[in-house]
Amino acid sequence: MTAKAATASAERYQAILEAAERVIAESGFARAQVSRIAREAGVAGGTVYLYFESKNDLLVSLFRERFQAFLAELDGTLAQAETAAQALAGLVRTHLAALAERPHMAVVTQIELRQADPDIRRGIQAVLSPYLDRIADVLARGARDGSFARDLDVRLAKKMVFGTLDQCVTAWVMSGRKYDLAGLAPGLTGLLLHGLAGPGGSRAAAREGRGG
Amino acid sequence: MTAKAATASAERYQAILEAAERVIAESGFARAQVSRIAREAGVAGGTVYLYFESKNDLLVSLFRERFQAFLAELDGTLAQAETAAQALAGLVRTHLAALAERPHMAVVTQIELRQADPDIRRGIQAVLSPYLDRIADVLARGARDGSFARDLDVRLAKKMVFGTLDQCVTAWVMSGRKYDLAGLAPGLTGLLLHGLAGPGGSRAAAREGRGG
Amino acid sequence: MTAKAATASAERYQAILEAAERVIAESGFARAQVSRIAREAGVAGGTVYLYFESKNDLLVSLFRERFQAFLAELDGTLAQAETAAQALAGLVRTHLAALAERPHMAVVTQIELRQADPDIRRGIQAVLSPYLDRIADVLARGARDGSFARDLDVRLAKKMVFGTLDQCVTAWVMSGRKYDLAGLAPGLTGLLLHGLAGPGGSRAAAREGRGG
Amino acid sequence: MTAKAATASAERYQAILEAAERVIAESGFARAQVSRIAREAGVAGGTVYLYFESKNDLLVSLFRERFQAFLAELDGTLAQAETAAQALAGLVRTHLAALAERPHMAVVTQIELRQADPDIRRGIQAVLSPYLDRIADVLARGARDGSFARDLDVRLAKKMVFGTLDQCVTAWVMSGRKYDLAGLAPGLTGLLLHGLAGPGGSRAAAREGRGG
DNA sequence: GATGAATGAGCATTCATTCAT
DNA sequence: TATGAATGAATGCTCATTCAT
Repeated sequence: MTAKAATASAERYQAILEAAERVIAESGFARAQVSRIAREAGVAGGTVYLYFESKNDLLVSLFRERFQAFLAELDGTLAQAETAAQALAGLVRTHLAALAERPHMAVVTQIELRQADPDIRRGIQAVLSPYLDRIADVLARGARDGSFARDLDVRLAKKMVFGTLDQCVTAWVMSGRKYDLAGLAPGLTGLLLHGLAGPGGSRAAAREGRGG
Repeated sequence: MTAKAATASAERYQAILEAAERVIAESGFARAQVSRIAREAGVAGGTVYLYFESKNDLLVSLFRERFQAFLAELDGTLAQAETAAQALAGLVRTHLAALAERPHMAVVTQIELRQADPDIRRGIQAVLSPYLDRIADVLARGARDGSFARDLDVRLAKKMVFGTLDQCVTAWVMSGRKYDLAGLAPGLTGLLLHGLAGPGGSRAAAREGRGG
Repeated sequence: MTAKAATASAERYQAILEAAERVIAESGFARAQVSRIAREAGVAGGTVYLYFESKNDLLVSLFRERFQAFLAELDGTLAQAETAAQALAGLVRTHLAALAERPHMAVVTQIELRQADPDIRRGIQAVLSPYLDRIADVLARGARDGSFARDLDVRLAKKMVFGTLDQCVTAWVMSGRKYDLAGLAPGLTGLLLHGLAGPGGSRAAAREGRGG
Repeated sequence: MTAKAATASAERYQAILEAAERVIAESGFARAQVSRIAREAGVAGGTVYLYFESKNDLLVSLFRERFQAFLAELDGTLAQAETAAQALAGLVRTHLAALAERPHMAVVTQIELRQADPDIRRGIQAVLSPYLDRIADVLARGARDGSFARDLDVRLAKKMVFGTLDQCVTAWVMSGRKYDLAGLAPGLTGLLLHGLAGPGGSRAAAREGRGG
């Protein structure tokens, strides 16, 4: 009985989350009515508030739940990587593939989650933080093992990696998802590794790079 | 008289924009009341609608106006650059400096402008587009003149450059602007040019870069 | 133009107040919808909030406005009284007559105003206070001029006078206003003046009165 | 087993009433949540509805229960009174003392019970009715035995007695219970007996009293 | 009897926008 | 042009009550 109840409860929780994902991706967070999310989840309006504190909490929870799956997947990928460069390649691949496979979440992540609401931003930040740490770990590891520059500024590089990936996904969503996002991974990995100057570097680039 | 009137009109326009910049940075776009913006600009509520179509238009116009100044500054910088690498360095420097000098606009740009409202996003996109074109121009030029890799994927690289800069500014705003944003420019330029592997590249990196 | 606008504004104010009086007496304060009050006043919902801060403020303002008229009437009556006893008689008469003539307000006053909401209670108290002061003035005057006992406990007597009047009105409202409230005035005045023992007093009463 | 069960049931009933008294006095009736009353009583939310029909019924039942004890006490007092005047003194004393000793109930009685809800008002009225009858009995007896005026208008006098007591308690509660309520009894009894004019009466008062 | 998860009705308030003056 | 009073749409959340277990 306890087990059954727990299961039913967990199922309701997931049902509400799934309904929220659908409705928010469709109408945007602001226009998404809690009552409609409830209806699509097959529960009464008030029931949503037995599982989530508020509409904001619903959005943050949705992100958290989905993100945990992504993080687990990412950790699997990273564990298999022998070098930091491989780890980076895997990270790029996983990031792009994850959102390419979940268009609804891509919309939510790239558009809806960028709310000005401090409440939401704080929630997002907390969820995102471990991911940024993973990136930093890969970079630090690469700086140590010689995959990357030994004097790599990890904090700066972390912003480049995440910013680049994020911008790629945003552009893809904004374009109406008209091309293959996951297909960008190899090119992107190379670009992040060698920069604009490319694998060989270039005299002009090197000169500028020293001075700034 | 016509001239005088035109001047008065232009002044009102600017006054409203300035009030909007202040109020939005303070309270956020959603909570910024048109009536308060009007009051701070010294005009009646209805008057705002003689100069702007809507509250959304006010936000987009603010962005456009401020952005035009930035674009003009950028063009000056780019004109002086002899090489694409120098142009890139100038671009990075100008981008970071512009927002570092205008904290209000930085908040508006990185936080408030990320509204889910399609109306706004379209406006932003239109204003931002020339900037992305400038970046692409620099990159294409660098690919031609040998500053950058000859086979550079300009569309991808454009996202890296913009995404990285954007992420740097966002992180800075979110941190409460506790460090020197403009000071990141040299390091960032180098990073964009040579990537994680650094000026010399590395065998491991090169290997991975080829495969991805 | 200013005059006209001021008039229109004052008329709207009164119209909303009158609609509120009607609707609240009919459905009770809690069930009275602001939207319905607005509709019955012939204005849009939001307009109510141009004239009143909140629904609570609407209730308190209604009481204040109506009460001011009553207070003015009362002051006229008191001015004509030669003795404190006459003043008391006038006060009783005016109190009962005022509510007998305004059944809607009687309902509002005796029932709806007794909200537990501290916000409202405070507002009521502030409005009622001058009336209680008037009663105290009459009593103090009577204690001086010999109309009443020279050692009258004014604070206690004030509660008796107001409490008695209030209870009479409440009972009348609760009874469905089936009898002539104003007609109770003479008997009530005598009762307040001479107490249960009546004009002559009585030995038993006197004995008890001394001991308590 | 039946006895035991009955006892357990009665205990639960009392526990819920006590929790209700506490919670309502603390937060007011409107804000008092049934779920919290249940929790404080150590039962599940639904259980409250096995003992009471509704939240309103809970309030009325609370009043009834507490009032019965008061009524029993009052009857004891009245039984000992030899004259109606003594009975009146006892009644005043008991009324004030009862509420002075039970601050929680005083708040509930003077503030929370004054709900506009007709449901509640009817319940209150029913419970209060026997008390008003007791007052009327005392007055009628006094009119017969010469303690009070022979031509006393009992219905009117009843309102004076109850209204005065009620107003005294309300003022005391509203003042934050800063003075000794029970101590008012002797003065109040005298006032009710002899009225504003005091034990001796006065010519001016007498004159006015006749005319009204 | 007891539980407590689920239900779903109900509504004040804000504020962008309009338009008569 | 400028005003600013008036408009009215739009919705998250609470909590008394129910009922399957």
